[in-house]
Amino acid sequence: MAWLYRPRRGDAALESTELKKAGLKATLPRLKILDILENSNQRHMSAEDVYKALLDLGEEVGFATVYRVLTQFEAAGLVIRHNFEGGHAVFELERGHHHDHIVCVQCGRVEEFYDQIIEDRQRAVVASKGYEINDHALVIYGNCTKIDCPYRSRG
Amino acid sequence: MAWLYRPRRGDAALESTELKKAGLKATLPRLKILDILENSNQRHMSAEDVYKALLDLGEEVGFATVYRVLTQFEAAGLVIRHNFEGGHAVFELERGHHHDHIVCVQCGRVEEFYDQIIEDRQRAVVASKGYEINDHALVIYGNCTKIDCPYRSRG
DNA sequence: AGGTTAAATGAGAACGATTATCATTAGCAT
DNA sequence: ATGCTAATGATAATCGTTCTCATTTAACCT
Repeated sequence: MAWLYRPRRGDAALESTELKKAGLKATLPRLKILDILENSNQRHMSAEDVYKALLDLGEEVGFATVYRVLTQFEAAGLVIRHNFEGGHAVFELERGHHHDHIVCVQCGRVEEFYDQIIEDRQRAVVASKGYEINDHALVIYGNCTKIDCPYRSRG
Repeated sequence: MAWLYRPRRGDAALESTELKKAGLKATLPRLKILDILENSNQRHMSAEDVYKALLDLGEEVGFATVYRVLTQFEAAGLVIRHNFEGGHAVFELERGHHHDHIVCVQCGRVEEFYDQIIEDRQRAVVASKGYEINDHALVIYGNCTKIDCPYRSRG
């Protein structure tokens, strides 16, 4: 999966504070991973994406650590984990704006959307079934028609 | 995961025809698996669920075959595969009635629903993003409040 | 700054779900 | 019945992810 990571002067102090607030020690792997999540132009990154970004920065961080840190970030509310169709989880920085996702089941492309009518009905349906709504609540699966989707010629 | 399979006089001839129509030889594993999917009181079965049902019927069918057959059934349009949160895929007989799903992210419980307003908005959103809608399009994740959900006491 | 301690890391083993390999078996058209 | 091809079963391999445990490090206290 191609992606681009553009290093930027990291707000090391800010990020350190952000980690402390979350109750996490400001270790090098955690600072780097937070920095990558904040500066990547990919909104949804898999553990492997993050790992590769670390390699590209010349950081020697183990795969296990990447998973651990991402899981901790999730527990701390810094990121949201999505298990979209396709086997591997992707992580997204929690930015406070609720939105839902549409995922291409063929190429994995993800887009975000917000629709107030769906939000309202969604809440009604969930309540009527005896469920409590989840923050990352709704996923629509479809086939994208992007020119570079490898499976475009379907249905 | 508890489940119950109640054997019923299988419509062997019907099922055989059904397979032939799908372009699949009417082999014993395929007939049995189709029978299980049609007669289980679980609408969404994992490969393991199906495998266990076969064992309970006294059939010696390998795990690999279960996966292969389910994948073929999916390709043939006989079943729909869902990759809900939680790691393992579940399969549902294609019954022709479109519906969406709400999944408890804690215990994995699945319910089906249909809401015309959501259907309409969904179509509009998907089209506006340049996607083509998928049959099994929409999943809402939440926390169920069922008494037997092992994680019920969650904010 | 230096020492202490509990927490975090890294390497690799382990894991669970799924897929691939390949020799053997079984549908099904003749 | 026979033969051809596809399907099966046992098992190894793979993939994403988590666990284990010996080593390192951040944070706190002088």
